[in-house]
Amino acid sequence: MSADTDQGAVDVAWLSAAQQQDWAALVRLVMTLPAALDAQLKRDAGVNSFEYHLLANLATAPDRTLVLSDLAEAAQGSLSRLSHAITRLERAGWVERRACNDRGRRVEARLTDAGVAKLEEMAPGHVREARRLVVDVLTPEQLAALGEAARAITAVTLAEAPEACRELGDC
Amino acid sequence: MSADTDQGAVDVAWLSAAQQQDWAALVRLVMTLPAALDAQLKRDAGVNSFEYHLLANLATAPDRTLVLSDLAEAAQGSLSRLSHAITRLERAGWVERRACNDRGRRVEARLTDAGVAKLEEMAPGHVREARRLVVDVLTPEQLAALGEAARAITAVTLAEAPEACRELGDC
DNA sequence: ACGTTTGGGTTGAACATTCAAGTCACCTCC
DNA sequence: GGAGGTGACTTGAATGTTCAACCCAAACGT
Repeated sequence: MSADTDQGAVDVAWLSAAQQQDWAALVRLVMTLPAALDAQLKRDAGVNSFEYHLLANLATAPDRTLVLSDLAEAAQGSLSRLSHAITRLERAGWVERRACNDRGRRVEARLTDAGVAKLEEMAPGHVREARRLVVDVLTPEQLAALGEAARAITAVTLAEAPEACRELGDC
Repeated sequence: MSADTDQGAVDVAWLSAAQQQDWAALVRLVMTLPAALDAQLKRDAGVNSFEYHLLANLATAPDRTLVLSDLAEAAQGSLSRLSHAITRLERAGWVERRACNDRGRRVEARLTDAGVAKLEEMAPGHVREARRLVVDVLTPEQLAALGEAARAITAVTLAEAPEACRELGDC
Protein backbone atom coordinates (compact mmCIF):
# COMPACT_ATOMS: atom_id res chain seq x y z
CA MET A 1 0.00 0.00 0.00
CA SER A 2 2.20 2.84 1.24
CA ALA A 3 4.60 3.11 -1.67
CA ASP A 4 7.13 5.13 0.28
CA THR A 5 8.10 2.38 2.73
CA ASP A 6 8.83 -0.10 -0.01
CA GLN A 7 12.29 -1.25 0.77
CA GLY A 8 9.88 -4.02 1.83
CA ALA A 9 10.87 -7.53 0.89
CA VAL A 10 14.47 -6.94 -0.01
CA ASP A 11 16.25 -9.92 1.30
CA VAL A 12 15.29 -10.24 4.92
CA ALA A 13 17.12 -13.06 6.60
CA TRP A 14 14.46 -15.27 8.15
CA LEU A 15 15.00 -16.88 11.53
CA SER A 16 16.32 -20.36 12.16
CA ALA A 17 13.99 -22.91 13.70
CA ALA A 18 15.56 -22.45 17.12
CA GLN A 19 15.42 -18.69 16.85
CA GLN A 20 11.78 -18.89 15.87
CA GLN A 21 11.05 -21.00 18.93
CA ASP A 22 12.72 -18.53 21.23
CA TRP A 23 11.14 -15.56 19.52
CA ALA A 24 7.72 -17.14 19.83
CA ALA A 25 8.31 -17.84 23.51
CA LEU A 26 9.28 -14.22 24.04
CA VAL A 27 6.20 -13.02 22.21
CA ARG A 28 4.01 -15.19 24.41
CA LEU A 29 5.80 -13.75 27.42
CA VAL A 30 5.19 -10.14 26.50
CA MET A 31 1.57 -10.91 25.68
CA THR A 32 0.68 -12.77 28.85
CA LEU A 33 2.88 -11.43 31.62
CA PRO A 34 1.70 -7.81 31.52
CA ALA A 35 -1.87 -9.02 31.24
CA ALA A 36 -1.45 -11.20 34.31
CA LEU A 37 0.17 -8.45 36.36
CA ASP A 38 -2.45 -5.99 35.28
CA ALA A 39 -5.24 -8.35 36.18
CA GLN A 40 -3.89 -8.86 39.69
CA LEU A 41 -3.58 -5.12 40.31
CA LYS A 42 -6.99 -4.39 38.88
CA ARG A 43 -8.65 -7.13 40.86
CA ASP A 44 -6.97 -6.48 44.21
CA ALA A 45 -6.43 -2.73 44.09
CA GLY A 46 -8.51 -1.28 41.27
CA VAL A 47 -5.60 0.32 39.44
CA ASN A 48 -3.87 -0.62 36.22
CA SER A 49 -0.14 -1.18 36.02
CA PHE A 50 0.58 2.20 34.50
CA GLU A 51 -1.03 3.91 37.45
CA TYR A 52 0.83 1.59 39.80
CA HIS A 53 4.13 2.55 38.24
CA LEU A 54 3.29 6.20 38.59
CA LEU A 55 2.64 5.83 42.30
CA ALA A 56 5.73 3.69 42.74
CA ASN A 57 7.93 6.19 40.93
CA LEU A 58 6.61 9.09 42.95
CA ALA A 59 7.11 7.20 46.19
CA THR A 60 10.84 6.91 45.65
CA ALA A 61 11.33 10.45 44.41
CA PRO A 62 12.65 13.21 46.69
CA ASP A 63 9.73 14.85 48.48
CA ARG A 64 7.49 12.28 46.70
CA THR A 65 7.33 14.81 43.89
CA LEU A 66 8.24 14.77 40.22
CA VAL A 67 7.83 17.13 37.31
CA LEU A 68 5.34 15.60 34.90
CA SER A 69 7.71 15.20 31.99
CA ASP A 70 10.22 13.39 34.17
CA LEU A 71 7.51 11.13 35.48
CA ALA A 72 6.35 10.38 31.95
CA GLU A 73 9.85 9.37 31.04
CA ALA A 74 10.29 7.23 34.13
CA ALA A 75 7.03 5.41 33.52
CA GLN A 76 7.56 5.13 29.77
CA GLY A 77 4.36 6.82 28.72
CA SER A 78 3.41 9.80 26.62
CA LEU A 79 2.74 13.11 28.31
CA SER A 80 -0.84 12.92 27.19
CA ARG A 81 -1.37 9.49 28.67
CA LEU A 82 0.23 10.70 31.85
CA SER A 83 -1.93 13.80 32.04
CA HIS A 84 -5.11 11.72 31.77
CA ALA A 85 -3.80 9.19 34.29
CA ILE A 86 -2.81 11.86 36.79
CA THR A 87 -6.29 13.31 36.50
CA ARG A 88 -7.70 9.94 37.57
CA LEU A 89 -5.21 9.55 40.42
CA GLU A 90 -5.91 13.07 41.53
CA ARG A 91 -9.62 12.38 41.57
CA ALA A 92 -8.92 9.35 43.76
CA GLY A 93 -6.94 11.56 46.11
CA TRP A 94 -3.62 9.74 45.74
CA VAL A 95 -1.63 12.48 44.05
CA GLU A 96 -1.93 16.21 43.69
CA ARG A 97 -0.80 18.54 40.95
CA ARG A 98 0.88 21.83 41.59
CA ALA A 99 2.59 24.32 39.38
CA CYS A 100 6.23 24.74 40.21
CA ASN A 101 7.39 28.31 40.35
CA ASP A 102 10.72 27.20 38.96
CA ARG A 103 10.62 28.28 35.32
CA GLY A 104 8.60 27.63 32.20
CA ARG A 105 5.19 26.11 32.53
CA ARG A 106 6.11 23.04 34.52
CA VAL A 107 3.74 21.15 36.74
CA GLU A 108 4.72 18.65 39.35
CA ALA A 109 2.83 15.74 40.83
CA ARG A 110 3.13 14.88 44.49
CA LEU A 111 2.10 11.65 46.16
CA THR A 112 -0.30 12.41 49.01
CA ASP A 113 -0.38 10.56 52.32
CA ALA A 114 -3.39 8.65 51.07
CA GLY A 115 -1.32 7.71 48.03
CA VAL A 116 1.47 6.39 50.21
CA ALA A 117 -1.04 4.36 52.18
CA LYS A 118 -2.59 2.99 49.02
CA LEU A 119 0.78 1.99 47.66
CA GLU A 120 1.79 0.29 50.88
CA GLU A 121 -1.46 -1.57 50.80
CA MET A 122 -0.99 -2.95 47.33
CA ALA A 123 2.76 -3.42 47.05
CA PRO A 124 2.91 -6.76 48.89
CA GLY A 125 0.34 -8.33 46.62
CA HIS A 126 2.21 -7.11 43.59
CA VAL A 127 5.52 -8.47 44.83
CA ARG A 128 3.87 -11.76 45.67
CA GLU A 129 2.62 -11.94 42.09
CA ALA A 130 6.05 -11.09 40.75
CA ARG A 131 7.45 -13.96 42.74
CA ARG A 132 4.75 -16.38 41.79
CA LEU A 133 4.94 -15.68 38.07
CA VAL A 134 8.61 -15.01 37.59
CA VAL A 135 11.12 -15.13 40.41
CA ASP A 136 9.98 -18.41 41.89
CA VAL A 137 9.65 -20.29 38.62
CA LEU A 138 13.22 -19.56 37.55
CA THR A 139 16.53 -20.67 38.96
CA PRO A 140 18.76 -17.82 40.13
CA GLU A 141 20.91 -18.30 37.04
CA GLN A 142 17.88 -18.19 34.77
CA LEU A 143 16.67 -15.00 36.38
CA ALA A 144 20.09 -13.41 36.03
CA ALA A 145 20.25 -14.44 32.37
CA LEU A 146 16.77 -13.06 31.79
CA GLY A 147 17.76 -9.78 33.38
CA GLU A 148 20.86 -9.56 31.26
CA ALA A 149 18.95 -10.21 28.04
CA ALA A 150 16.31 -7.71 29.04
CA ARG A 151 18.95 -5.06 29.64
CA ALA A 152 20.50 -5.72 26.24
CA ILE A 153 17.15 -5.34 24.50
CA THR A 154 16.00 -2.29 26.40
CA ALA A 155 19.30 -0.64 25.64
CA VAL A 156 17.87 -0.38 22.13
CA THR A 157 14.18 0.13 22.81
CA LEU A 158 14.71 2.74 25.51
CA ALA A 159 17.13 4.66 23.34
CA GLU A 160 14.39 4.94 20.74
CA ALA A 161 11.42 5.56 22.99
CA PRO A 162 10.22 9.03 22.07
CA GLU A 163 10.07 9.95 25.75
CA ALA A 164 13.53 8.76 26.71
CA CYS A 165 15.78 10.01 23.96
CA ARG A 166 16.87 12.97 26.00
CA GLU A 167 18.84 10.69 28.32
CA LEU A 168 21.24 9.75 25.57
CA GLY A 169 21.31 13.11 23.92
CA ASP A 170 20.59 11.68 20.50
CA CYS A 171 17.59 13.71 19.50
CA MET B 1 -10.22 -1.37 50.68
CA SER B 2 -11.72 -4.71 49.67
CA ALA B 3 -11.76 -6.45 53.02
CA ASP B 4 -12.03 -9.95 51.53
CA THR B 5 -8.59 -9.98 49.93
CA ASP B 6 -6.86 -9.08 53.13
CA GLN B 7 -4.27 -11.74 53.54
CA GLY B 8 -2.52 -8.54 52.40
CA ALA B 9 0.72 -7.72 54.08
CA VAL B 10 1.33 -11.01 55.83
CA ASP B 11 5.00 -11.51 55.53
CA VAL B 12 5.84 -11.15 51.86
CA ALA B 13 9.46 -11.90 51.22
CA TRP B 14 10.87 -8.86 49.46
CA LEU B 15 13.36 -9.27 46.64
CA SER B 16 17.13 -9.14 46.95
CA ALA B 17 18.96 -6.27 45.31
CA ALA B 18 20.00 -8.45 42.38
CA GLN B 19 16.50 -9.82 41.98
CA GLN B 20 15.11 -6.31 42.01
CA GLN B 21 17.51 -5.30 39.26
CA ASP B 22 16.49 -8.22 37.09
CA TRP B 23 12.82 -7.74 37.81
CA ALA B 24 13.07 -4.07 36.89
CA ALA B 25 14.85 -4.93 33.67
CA LEU B 26 12.10 -7.39 32.81
CA VAL B 27 9.44 -4.81 33.55
CA ARG B 28 11.13 -2.33 31.26
CA LEU B 29 11.29 -5.04 28.62
CA VAL B 30 7.59 -5.82 28.73
CA MET B 31 6.77 -2.12 28.70
CA THR B 32 8.92 -1.11 25.77
CA LEU B 33 9.24 -4.10 23.47
CA PRO B 34 5.54 -4.53 22.65
CA ALA B 35 5.26 -0.79 22.21
CA ALA B 36 8.15 -0.77 19.77
CA LEU B 37 6.81 -3.70 17.76
CA ASP B 38 3.37 -2.17 17.71
CA ALA B 39 4.72 1.15 16.54
CA GLN B 40 6.56 -0.44 13.64
CA LEU B 41 3.49 -2.36 12.48
CA LYS B 42 1.23 0.63 12.85
CA ARG B 43 3.59 2.92 11.02
CA ASP B 44 4.50 0.60 8.15
CA ALA B 45 1.32 -1.40 7.76
CA GLY B 46 -1.46 0.31 9.67
CA VAL B 47 -2.32 -2.64 11.88
CA ASN B 48 -1.69 -3.27 15.55
CA SER B 49 0.11 -6.36 16.77
CA PHE B 50 -3.04 -8.14 17.81
CA GLU B 51 -4.38 -7.87 14.30
CA TYR B 52 -1.03 -8.98 12.94
CA HIS B 53 -1.09 -12.08 15.09
CA LEU B 54 -4.58 -12.88 13.91
CA LEU B 55 -3.52 -12.75 10.28
CA ALA B 56 -0.36 -14.74 11.01
CA ASN B 57 -2.28 -17.42 12.85
CA LEU B 58 -4.83 -17.76 10.09
CA ALA B 59 -2.11 -17.96 7.47
CA THR B 60 -0.64 -21.11 8.98
CA ALA B 61 -3.98 -22.79 9.65
CA PRO B 62 -5.36 -25.46 7.34
CA ASP B 63 -7.43 -23.81 4.61
CA ARG B 64 -6.40 -20.46 6.19
CA THR B 65 -9.44 -20.89 8.38
CA LEU B 66 -10.04 -21.08 12.10
CA VAL B 67 -13.06 -21.20 14.36
CA LEU B 68 -13.19 -17.94 16.29
CA SER B 69 -12.75 -19.44 19.73
CA ASP B 70 -9.66 -21.33 18.59
CA LEU B 71 -8.27 -18.17 17.08
CA ALA B 72 -8.95 -16.25 20.27
CA GLU B 73 -7.03 -18.84 22.22
CA ALA B 74 -4.15 -18.86 19.76
CA ALA B 75 -3.85 -15.09 19.84
CA GLN B 76 -4.39 -14.81 23.60
CA GLY B 77 -7.33 -12.48 23.48
CA SER B 78 -10.90 -12.48 24.70
CA LEU B 79 -13.65 -13.50 22.33
CA SER B 80 -15.06 -10.03 22.54
CA ARG B 81 -11.80 -8.40 21.60
CA LEU B 82 -11.49 -10.87 18.76
CA SER B 83 -14.97 -10.20 17.50
CA HIS B 84 -14.32 -6.46 17.31
CA ALA B 85 -10.93 -7.01 15.67
CA ILE B 86 -12.31 -9.41 13.08
CA THR B 87 -14.94 -6.84 12.22
CA ARG B 88 -12.16 -4.36 11.45
CA LEU B 89 -10.16 -6.89 9.43
CA GLU B 90 -13.28 -7.89 7.55
CA ARG B 91 -14.00 -4.29 6.71
CA ALA B 92 -10.47 -4.03 5.32
CA GLY B 93 -11.12 -7.12 3.19
CA TRP B 94 -8.39 -9.28 4.71
CA VAL B 95 -10.56 -11.91 6.35
CA GLU B 96 -14.11 -13.11 5.96
CA ARG B 97 -16.49 -14.61 8.46
CA ARG B 98 -18.68 -17.56 7.69
CA ALA B 99 -20.88 -19.75 9.79
CA CYS B 100 -19.69 -23.30 9.82
CA ASN B 101 -22.44 -25.82 9.33
CA ASP B 102 -20.66 -28.08 11.74
CA ARG B 103 -22.62 -27.80 15.01
CA GLY B 104 -23.55 -25.21 17.57
CA ARG B 105 -23.27 -21.59 16.69
CA ARG B 106 -19.69 -21.54 15.57
CA VAL B 107 -18.26 -19.05 13.17
CA GLU B 108 -15.01 -19.36 11.35
CA ALA B 109 -12.70 -16.72 9.98
CA ARG B 110 -10.86 -17.24 6.72
CA LEU B 111 -7.91 -15.27 5.44
CA THR B 112 -8.73 -13.88 1.99
CA ASP B 113 -6.24 -13.61 -0.87
CA ALA B 114 -5.95 -9.93 -0.11
CA GLY B 115 -5.15 -10.90 3.47
CA VAL B 116 -2.39 -13.22 2.34
CA ALA B 117 -0.97 -10.46 0.18
CA LYS B 118 -1.12 -7.98 3.04
CA LEU B 119 0.64 -10.38 5.37
CA GLU B 120 3.37 -11.11 2.84
CA GLU B 121 3.83 -7.41 2.43
CA MET B 122 4.33 -6.72 6.09
CA ALA B 123 6.02 -9.86 7.40
CA PRO B 124 9.54 -8.92 6.26
CA GLY B 125 9.42 -5.61 8.04
CA HIS B 126 8.22 -7.28 11.19
CA VAL B 127 10.96 -9.89 11.08
CA ARG B 128 13.52 -7.20 10.43
CA GLU B 129 12.31 -5.41 13.54
CA ALA B 130 12.43 -8.61 15.55
CA ARG B 131 16.05 -9.02 14.51
CA ARG B 132 16.96 -5.46 15.12
CA LEU B 133 15.46 -5.28 18.59
CA VAL B 134 16.05 -8.76 19.89
CA VAL B 135 17.81 -11.43 17.86
CA ASP B 136 20.71 -9.29 16.72
CA VAL B 137 21.44 -7.68 20.07
CA LEU B 138 21.79 -10.99 21.88
CA THR B 139 24.37 -13.72 21.58
CA PRO B 140 22.92 -17.09 20.54
CA GLU B 141 23.33 -18.30 24.12
CA GLN B 142 21.55 -15.25 25.49
CA LEU B 143 18.68 -15.76 23.10
CA ALA B 144 18.40 -19.41 24.05
CA ALA B 145 18.43 -18.53 27.74
CA LEU B 146 15.80 -15.89 27.17
CA GLY B 147 13.62 -18.39 25.35
CA GLU B 148 14.01 -20.90 28.13
CA ALA B 149 13.07 -18.38 30.80
CA ALA B 150 10.13 -17.21 28.76
CA ARG B 151 8.86 -20.77 28.42
CA ALA B 152 9.14 -21.32 32.17
CA ILE B 153 7.14 -18.18 32.90
CA THR B 154 4.48 -18.73 30.27
CA ALA B 155 4.00 -22.25 31.57
CA VAL B 156 2.33 -20.48 34.49
CA THR B 157 0.72 -17.50 32.80
CA LEU B 158 -0.73 -19.49 29.94
CA ALA B 159 -2.14 -22.11 32.27
CA GLU B 160 -4.06 -19.33 34.00
CA ALA B 161 -5.13 -17.30 30.99
CA PRO B 162 -8.91 -17.55 30.93
CA GLU B 163 -8.78 -18.38 27.24
CA ALA B 164 -6.20 -21.13 27.38
CA CYS B 165 -7.19 -23.27 30.32
CA ARG B 166 -8.88 -25.77 28.07
CA GLU B 167 -5.52 -26.92 26.77
CA LEU B 168 -4.49 -28.24 30.16
CA GLY B 169 -7.86 -29.55 31.14
CA ASP B 170 -7.89 -27.72 34.43
CA CYS B 171 -11.12 -25.81 34.17
C1' DA C 1 9.93 46.11 21.84
C1' DC C 2 8.06 42.59 19.06
C1' DG C 3 7.43 38.33 16.31
C1' DT C 4 8.98 33.55 16.43
C1' DT C 5 10.39 29.34 18.20
C1' DT C 6 10.65 25.91 21.78
C1' DG C 7 9.37 23.33 25.90
C1' DG C 8 5.80 21.63 28.78
C1' DG C 9 0.92 20.61 29.52
C1' DT C 10 -3.93 20.13 28.56
C1' DT C 11 -7.93 18.86 26.05
C1' DG C 12 -11.36 16.54 23.02
C1' DA C 13 -12.33 13.45 19.51
C1' DA C 14 -11.18 8.96 17.46
C1' DC C 15 -10.05 4.49 18.28
C1' DA C 16 -9.25 0.09 21.00
C1' DT C 17 -10.33 -2.83 24.87
C1' DT C 18 -13.14 -4.49 28.48
C1' DC C 19 -17.27 -5.55 30.77
C1' DA C 20 -21.98 -6.88 31.15
C1' DA C 21 -25.81 -8.17 28.81
C1' DG C 22 -28.16 -10.32 25.09
C1' DT C 23 -28.85 -13.80 21.26
C1' DC C 24 -29.07 -18.16 19.21
C1' DA C 25 -28.38 -23.15 18.53
C1' DC C 26 -28.00 -27.29 20.50
C1' DC C 27 -28.27 -30.62 24.46
C1' DT C 28 -30.30 -32.85 28.55
C1' DC C 29 -33.43 -34.36 31.59
C1' DC C 30 -37.60 -34.57 33.57
C1' DG D 1 -41.82 -31.96 24.21
C1' DG D 2 -41.09 -28.01 26.98
C1' DA D 3 -37.76 -25.93 30.66
C1' DG D 4 -33.50 -25.06 31.70
C1' DG D 5 -28.37 -25.38 30.61
C1' DT D 6 -24.35 -24.54 28.12
C1' DG D 7 -21.21 -23.06 24.43
C1' DA D 8 -20.15 -19.71 20.99
C1' DC D 9 -20.61 -15.55 19.55
C1' DT D 10 -22.30 -10.33 19.17
C1' DT D 11 -23.29 -5.89 20.74
C1' DG D 12 -23.25 -1.37 23.20
C1' DA D 13 -21.73 1.30 26.81
C1' DA D 14 -17.83 2.52 29.87
C1' DT D 15 -13.07 3.06 30.26
C1' DG D 16 -8.33 3.81 28.63
C1' DT D 17 -5.02 5.24 25.03
C1' DT D 18 -3.57 7.82 21.10
C1' DC D 19 -3.56 11.57 18.04
C1' DA D 20 -3.84 16.23 16.70
C1' DA D 21 -4.79 20.58 18.04
C1' DC D 22 -4.28 24.01 21.17
C1' DC D 23 -2.42 27.14 25.08
C1' DC D 24 0.83 29.55 27.64
C1' DA D 25 5.43 31.05 29.34
C1' DA D 26 9.97 31.80 28.68
C1' DA D 27 14.04 32.31 25.44
C1' DC D 28 15.84 34.02 21.09
C1' DG D 29 16.66 37.00 17.24
C1' DT D 30 16.45 41.49 15.11
